[in-house]
Amino acid sequence: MGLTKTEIFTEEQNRLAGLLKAMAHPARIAILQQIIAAKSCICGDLVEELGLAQATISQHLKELKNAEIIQGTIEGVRVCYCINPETWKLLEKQFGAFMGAYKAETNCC
Amino acid sequence: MGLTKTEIFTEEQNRLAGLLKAMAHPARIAILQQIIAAKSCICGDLVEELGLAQATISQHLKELKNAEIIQGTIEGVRVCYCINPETWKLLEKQFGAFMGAYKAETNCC
DNA sequence: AAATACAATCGTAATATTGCGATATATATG
DNA sequence: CATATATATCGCAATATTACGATTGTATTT
Repeated sequence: MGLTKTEIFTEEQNRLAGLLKAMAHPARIAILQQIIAAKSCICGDLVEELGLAQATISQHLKELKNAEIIQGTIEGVRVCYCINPETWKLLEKQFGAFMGAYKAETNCC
Repeated sequence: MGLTKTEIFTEEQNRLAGLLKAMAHPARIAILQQIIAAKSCICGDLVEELGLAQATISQHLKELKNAEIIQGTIEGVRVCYCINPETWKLLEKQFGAFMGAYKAETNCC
């Protein structure tokens, strides 16, 4: 095996899991923090900031882009990566609802 | 390779990534939802609810336990799994801070 | 003590992820 | 057009994840 059985879960469960998975790597957390912190946000800068090879950064950016967490627009030679506000909002909502469903009082053990 | 370079990231980035990773699977999302929804929360029930083998569920539970997202207490023959309130609180805080750092107005592209 | 019930672990196969060097591609600039 | 700069993609090796049957462990019943 080694293949997630997506068909037995709901669309929402799969989508939320996918978004979390895209963020579930320290390099991608760091990349997102850099993008948020910087006004301009370029791949090259990230390579200098983080201690990873250019190919590796590019791959992480691709994954974030596939999950639609970020979006990139070509700006001359460079590419400007930014947060995708739609997805960000969706994630905040979905994850918030998920986390909020638990009330500490409910604990039985 | 194939080994995440945890040493080049901060403790917080690694911890948050680890917690998200533990949740970044539809089966584990579903398991957590079940645990939250149910008053009692037992592995056997999960096997019936989700369409996965007992060994698979047990493995997912182990991962959630390793990440300290859930905790299990032995209750006779069964094991009662519950949310770990400490970790849940930590995750809400850390992820909240991370997500909140982004303001939609900051977008440049 | 034997049988039963529930959950954990082992072993294994299939697939995915991580990281990087090398190479390709695309856009400026001289 | 040649060259420099920035990013993407390819190909590969190492490791991790997902899933499950089979087995083992552990507590409760009979």
